Amino acid sequence: MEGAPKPLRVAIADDALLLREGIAKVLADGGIEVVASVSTGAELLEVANRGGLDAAVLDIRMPPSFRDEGIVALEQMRAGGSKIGVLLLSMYATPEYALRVMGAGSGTGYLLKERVSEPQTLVRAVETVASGGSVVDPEVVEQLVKRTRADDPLSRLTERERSVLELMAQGYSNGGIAQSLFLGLKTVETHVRSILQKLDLEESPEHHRRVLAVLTLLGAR
Amino acid sequence: MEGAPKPLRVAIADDALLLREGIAKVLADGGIEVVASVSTGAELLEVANRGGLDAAVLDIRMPPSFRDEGIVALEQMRAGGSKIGVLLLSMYATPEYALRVMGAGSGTGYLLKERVSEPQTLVRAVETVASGGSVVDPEVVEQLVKRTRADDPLSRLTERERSVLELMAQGYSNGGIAQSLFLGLKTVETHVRSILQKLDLEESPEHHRRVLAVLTLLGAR
DNA sequence: GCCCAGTTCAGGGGGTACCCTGATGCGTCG
DNA sequence: CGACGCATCAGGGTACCCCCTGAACTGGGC
Repeated sequence: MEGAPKPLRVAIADDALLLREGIAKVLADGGIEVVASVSTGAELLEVANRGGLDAAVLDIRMPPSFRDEGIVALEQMRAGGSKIGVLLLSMYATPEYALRVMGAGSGTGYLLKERVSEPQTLVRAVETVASGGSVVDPEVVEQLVKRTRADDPLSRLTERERSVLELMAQGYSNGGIAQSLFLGLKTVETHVRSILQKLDLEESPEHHRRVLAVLTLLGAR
Repeated sequence: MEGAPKPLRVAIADDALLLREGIAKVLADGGIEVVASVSTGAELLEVANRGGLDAAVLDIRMPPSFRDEGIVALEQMRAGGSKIGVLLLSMYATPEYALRVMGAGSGTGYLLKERVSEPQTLVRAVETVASGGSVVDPEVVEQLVKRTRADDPLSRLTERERSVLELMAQGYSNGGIAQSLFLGLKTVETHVRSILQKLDLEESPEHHRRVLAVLTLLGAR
């Protein structure tokens, strides 16, 4: 395909040694030069500040926070004016994170580790972000599309209904909700009925199902 | 350290290309010969049946089940009389899986991927299982110890009560549980009351609390 | 044999969730 | 102003959950 006169220069950041090595191997085989391999976002920032990089591949979960360290590093790089390609790797399709990554502008990508079954998947993603393009895992896109639709029933709830739902999800009984919101029991029942009508639509064999449904609904957000 | 007259011959099984490559690299650097690298448990069994292996390193989550495929492969190998070392890799400290792995006898190991921050961690683990030893991630051990203590209230439940609890956690109503287990409603109620007494002890203002408690209890497992 | 734990049920009572109809006041929009 | 949505409650009803007492049968251990 290419004679590759100028191989891309890429840095890797991942706290898991096994993945660092794996990424390095796949990129190297794909004609990409791995110039650095570190285990934290802070170290990556140092490397990036020295310049000479075309792109960076980094895990989202890294020390010390083990939450969104990778995205934080991305945002700091962008804040510092760096425009190199940044490919975020994650274990799961987390729409919130994907949106944050996309919000950082072009030249960024969000890819699921498990999605990388072919070397070219990763190599091409790196090449894409390095040239200013965007990469989003198809599964994440699907989740996002589903999300905007699934958000519909929730946005159909009124202000009051949402506050009631919130307390429901926290395990409050109708009576407890009534006390918390200074309402009559019957009023809460009315709201609950309205909420269930708007969210459930069908089937409601057991009571527990309701709680479960609400919990999974809120838990998935 | 070693002149390594006879390098260990190892096979790798992991559906994630990046990890396969990473494991291979680390093992190779550690003086271990990687003779096969496959992506499913079934493929690993084929390789193992051909013989000549000292050990196998495999992910627990693999196609097609994406659940305990790695452990299934281990159990099938043991059932077939194979005694080679088997090192299971997992993302999380799941005591259930760890116990299943340990139950397969010596020469097995359960290691967290993220725990591998040093190459020697993985290399030594492979050498240990290849020589018939056992490896268990320290974090998993900690979980197990905590479990046996936390298991107290759960282990105090009788067989029947546990089966009822399981259905409770799945959202079944008392009536549904009665139908599922071919019991009378009153019998189920008796079991439920017994379960709640043993687990709750105190406080039970609202019904939802119960479900939540059970869910978090089982969800934390 | 007796006792105990486990499993299986019954009767009765209190409480909560859920559903339906209906009513009142309060803003908004055409 | 009238229609509409929203929030606020009431009354009446069904179903289910939970608790208590009590009882019958079983199997194992002393």
